[in-house]
Amino acid sequence: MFKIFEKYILQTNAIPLADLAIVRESCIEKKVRKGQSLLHEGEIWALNCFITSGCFRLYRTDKAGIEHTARFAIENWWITDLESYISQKPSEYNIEALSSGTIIVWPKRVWDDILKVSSAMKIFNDQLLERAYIASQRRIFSLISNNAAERYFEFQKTYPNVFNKVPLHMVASYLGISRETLSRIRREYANI
Amino acid sequence: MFKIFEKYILQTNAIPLADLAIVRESCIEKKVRKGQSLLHEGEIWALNCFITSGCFRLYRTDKAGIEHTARFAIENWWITDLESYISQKPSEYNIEALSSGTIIVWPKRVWDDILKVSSAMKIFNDQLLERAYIASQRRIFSLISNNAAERYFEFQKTYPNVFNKVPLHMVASYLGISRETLSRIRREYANI
DNA sequence: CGATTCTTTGAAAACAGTCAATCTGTGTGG
DNA sequence: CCACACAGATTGACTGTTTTCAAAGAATCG
Repeated sequence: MFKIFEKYILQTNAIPLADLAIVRESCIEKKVRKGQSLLHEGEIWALNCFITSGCFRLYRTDKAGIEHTARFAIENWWITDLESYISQKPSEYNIEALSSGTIIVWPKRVWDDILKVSSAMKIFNDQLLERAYIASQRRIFSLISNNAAERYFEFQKTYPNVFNKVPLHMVASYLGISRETLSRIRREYANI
Repeated sequence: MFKIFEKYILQTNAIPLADLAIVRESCIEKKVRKGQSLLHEGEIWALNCFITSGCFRLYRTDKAGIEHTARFAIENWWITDLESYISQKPSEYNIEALSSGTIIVWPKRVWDDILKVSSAMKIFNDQLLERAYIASQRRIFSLISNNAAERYFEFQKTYPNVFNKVPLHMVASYLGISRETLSRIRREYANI
């Protein structure tokens, strides 16, 4: 499983072999079953979690008890609640496995040490946050400027690999619309 | 003006005096008039820009020519298009001054050098990005889970100092609703 | 004061949500 | 292998919300 991570990170970043060895030695490989919860709201999230296979989602429950999907994550991506991770305060989010899969995790303390020791890993980590921030800016723009149908097709186009792995009612909750509305959008454009 | 920045940064970060001297010596203080544009879409953004007074907004124009406000910024905050800054590609955003004001800027190259030389400034810069990311996550949750009225009152409560400095039609464009809808929300709740 | 920008209003149309019911596919236990 | 349960997806009817367009009132500024 670490091979997948190695391939992933070496694609974009030159990590010295010595650094990579540290990263490998301190990682923990895990299997998860479909439906399994990695994080439950109220818990403190203290992991760096890289997905080598499977599909996950980060979601939050509002006052009315309705679930809202913050984001999805599949292989070669990370799943985290950065707010709880950084502040080390109880999370408002949940992370659940939408399918069985495999993950690699590093406890926060271990990861912090890695970033101190390896400047290459620190650079990689910084870039990760930058990209995540830019992606969230794009999503905000989409949410304030596009209607439901436009957001749906944009999501489908931007994340095709995610799209065909997650149930539609979760896509709806990600887009900020009801599952019925999404269903009607699909019907309306079905024969185009 | 640099005094304002100094006070701001020393409130939360312990920056060695020597580092602070470098930051001061390399900064450029500027005055801006109301309506002045700092960034026009198509240009490459290569500045770090700290606001010592005044009010600014970052906005983007959609295909239909409608402006959508990405965010506002007032004194003691930064205004930037991080995407263009990082990628050094033409920006899709505009930055304009909503009032006259004063800013401190550092060219990207200069700022990069500061971060290389000063670990304290690097830590500060990292924290800035983390906070910006967390804020955008909160905004996304608000956009997908709250209706227009809830978003309006949340904005008013979260950013009171911004709220009373910007015109309502820009608030509407920040919330992703039409100015007429915002006007009606205000009327509906006016006497509560 | 006049021009401009900002805000509000009304009426109609478009859009999205809710509720209840039905349909579809998947998988499990008898 | 079938029947059944279950989760997911769709549909219809209705309600509620938001946009659009056109117009008119405020407020602000030179």
